[in-house]
Amino acid sequence: MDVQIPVEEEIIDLAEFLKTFGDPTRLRILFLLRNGELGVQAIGDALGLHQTTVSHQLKLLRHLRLLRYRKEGRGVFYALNDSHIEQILEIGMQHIQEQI
Amino acid sequence: MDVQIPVEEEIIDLAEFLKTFGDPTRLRILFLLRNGELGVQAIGDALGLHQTTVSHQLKLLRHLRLLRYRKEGRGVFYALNDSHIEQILEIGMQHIQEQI
DNA sequence: TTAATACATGTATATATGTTCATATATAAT
DNA sequence: ATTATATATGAACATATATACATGTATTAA
Repeated sequence: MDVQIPVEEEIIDLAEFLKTFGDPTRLRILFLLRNGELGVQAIGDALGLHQTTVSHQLKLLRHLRLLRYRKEGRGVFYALNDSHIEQILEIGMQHIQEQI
Repeated sequence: MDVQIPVEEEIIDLAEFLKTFGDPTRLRILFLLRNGELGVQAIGDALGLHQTTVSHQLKLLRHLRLLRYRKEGRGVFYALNDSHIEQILEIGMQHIQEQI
């Protein structure tokens, strides 16, 4: 009994979701946010990135639901959206550390 | 006590590894191989891909250790390398299926 | 209202990536 | 040795992507 390959649309969505983990800047943002929510400026300062670079990446990360956000005053605070995100980071780290 | 962000080299390696999951063709190959090892031709036939397309992607997948391979006669058989691969596919599917 | 702060968006550009065509290599069959 | 089969590799091209600059929007302060 064969395991099914997801249908085209699911494959596309899954690729789009997982692709998001494939960039060093976005990974740094995700790892940083494991310590809790942060504003855009704070993320840029912590990682040495331009504000626009951060905003563009945050837009992607929230559209693909890796992050959620909360507006307060004139600030916007971003946080990891669910446990899937940390799970993938964790498994990925395990994989790259298993060099022979 | 803050969780550490991995060092630059680890971030780069992790991004390179996870980026590999971010393409529909490669995802199809990975899902297909959940049923067991297959040769290059068989993969192309099953997914309707050119032999060269498959070979190029397999090269990537094996270099980043998502797949291992085994030569037998004039064939080369590819298989999922370890459980991390299926775990990431599984978590990713959970994520995209959790639409509100 | 005006200025300041925080964030988002549009556009341009350099670089990366996926696929295809042409061709190479390796093993097996005749 | 020649031919056939299975896979790999190199190069070219079209498309996608990350970043930076310029600018827009929203909220708060003066």
